[in-house]
Amino acid sequence: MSGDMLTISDRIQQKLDDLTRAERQLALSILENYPASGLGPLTALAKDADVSVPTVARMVQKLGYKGYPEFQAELREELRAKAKDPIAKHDTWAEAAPSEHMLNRFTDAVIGNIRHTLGQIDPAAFDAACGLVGDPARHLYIVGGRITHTLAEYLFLHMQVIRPNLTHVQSTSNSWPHYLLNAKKGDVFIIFDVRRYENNTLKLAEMAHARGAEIILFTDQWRSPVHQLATHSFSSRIVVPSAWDSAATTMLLVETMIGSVQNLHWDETKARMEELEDMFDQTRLFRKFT
Amino acid sequence: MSGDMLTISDRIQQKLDDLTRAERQLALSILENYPASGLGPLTALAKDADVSVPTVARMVQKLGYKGYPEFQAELREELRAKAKDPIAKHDTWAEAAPSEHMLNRFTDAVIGNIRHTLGQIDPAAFDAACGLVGDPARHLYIVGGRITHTLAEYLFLHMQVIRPNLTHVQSTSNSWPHYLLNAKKGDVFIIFDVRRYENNTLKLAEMAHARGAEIILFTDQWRSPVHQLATHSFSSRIVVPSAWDSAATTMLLVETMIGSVQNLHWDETKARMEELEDMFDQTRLFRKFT
DNA sequence: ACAATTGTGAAAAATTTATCACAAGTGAAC
DNA sequence: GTTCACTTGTGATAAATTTTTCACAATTGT
Repeated sequence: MSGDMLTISDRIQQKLDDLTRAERQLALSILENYPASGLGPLTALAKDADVSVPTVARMVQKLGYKGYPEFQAELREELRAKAKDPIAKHDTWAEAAPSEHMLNRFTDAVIGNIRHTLGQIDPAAFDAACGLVGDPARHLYIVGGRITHTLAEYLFLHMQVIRPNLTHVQSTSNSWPHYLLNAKKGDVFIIFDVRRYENNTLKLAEMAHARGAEIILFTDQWRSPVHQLATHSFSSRIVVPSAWDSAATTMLLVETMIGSVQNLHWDETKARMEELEDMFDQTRLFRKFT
Repeated sequence: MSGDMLTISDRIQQKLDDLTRAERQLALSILENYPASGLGPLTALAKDADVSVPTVARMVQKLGYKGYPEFQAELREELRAKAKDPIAKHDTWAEAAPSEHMLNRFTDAVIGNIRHTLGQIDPAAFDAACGLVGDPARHLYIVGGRITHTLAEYLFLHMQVIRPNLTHVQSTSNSWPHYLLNAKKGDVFIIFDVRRYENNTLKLAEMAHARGAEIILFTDQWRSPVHQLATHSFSSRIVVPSAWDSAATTMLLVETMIGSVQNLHWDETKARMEELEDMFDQTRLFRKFT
């Protein structure tokens, strides 16, 4: 064998720390669609990664190759070896781990959940729900339970940037009745309720419903009793090889909703985002881009 | 796309009959270890197939390409495409919606993120990290930032059931220095930090590191500066068609970790879970299973 | 303000590709 | 056995492309 067991991908990741900003950007670009981009001409790679030609030349040498052609040669060798290798099992996600490894079993389950969930979703209902959520004239209440309040808050944090006039309610807190005092007809409640379904959440939903509010429910495949009150319900499959349920699929739906709603009033959202950025800059809460 | 669906491999096999002896010999050599050999220089390919250089040049044109570089470019494109969607392509996810619908675009992106992320994860590091997290002798601190504290809390809520001796710290709060007073050598910090990377989080990590604690970092593909202090880092790809990033992949990793750690001491975990169930029953917080 | 990083534009060096003319080889037909 | 049409390799060369390197300016973080 000409080389060691390390793939170039491994080697790049190992060296990632020793690389400078532009070089890292280049490295990630190589990994992004590996190994195709590294097999083209140097200039194309540079343009692809949005770095200059010398940067590529410099990094390749930093990685220990005499020049770009040598680097490419090893990439090809690797590709050749991989194709030859009978263990080209493409059904595992973490290729370095056996398929029985938790990483692969879990990922399998989650992908399956996503497939199943998306297959059953009604796009029209989803769009309608996004329309409700994006309407700034309606006050938006986001409600989560013991575990799901984390998802609720995730949604809340993003919605806060997209639109005004919203509240995060934790149904397990005993202060939620106060919020409902202000709820009025036409307001929107996004409610998260997965097993085990919470009594408080149901009561809250009933009162919201009684006041004429629209309810959008995120639940699991067995559907929280809240769904009878809901204008739109979205059920995720949540089974994983664990004693607990998976929130990953629900998270996907939530993020999709964020993405959709943001598009409804993109101009305003953009303005709000920029304003937020400015404020962050002033508080120096975040690091400058390195 | 301008090109047809045929791979170069297909195209070669189709034309195999129209080719002359030397050309066929060349063609078979290309297919022999495909596509690696076609990606090297023309001369190498000629030598490999034991034909002359003009033969290669002639055949490439016979196949319909303007020249060898064009042939190579298509090979690379093919490789790129193949790496991109080993699983997708067949069906849209939300079948009732067009593939341009946000539901499908978003899901595509997240599935791609998962695949990419899992492909780069080191299972040994993951197992080692789970070992640290599952060790009840070490105090466990879970740290999140402005957005990521939701993930942190999700992890915290589950870990709370699995093991004692843990704390949820929000790095954006200004009370976190108090927690660090108690941190000692061997303790474990699980830190979430994705862009934009937060100064507070970095400071916290530095102090934890100075006290000899082990740091496990969940970050994005650009990697928070905290990773230099971390014992184990796990980077998720987080790009989605939205103005924000996706936490879904990180969520998957977190849940997998929960699943793995729970297995390490399943007996105790089970006992704790049952105890928790009892307490919930007494508080009548949840609905009885219907 | 300083040091390190990075891009620019350009030019030189190296490699690769494309062609050419011609000789050698092949096999089928007569 | 000879001829003929066709294929292939050789060696050389021109053209094109790619790689490498340079000095210097712009940028960035400290």
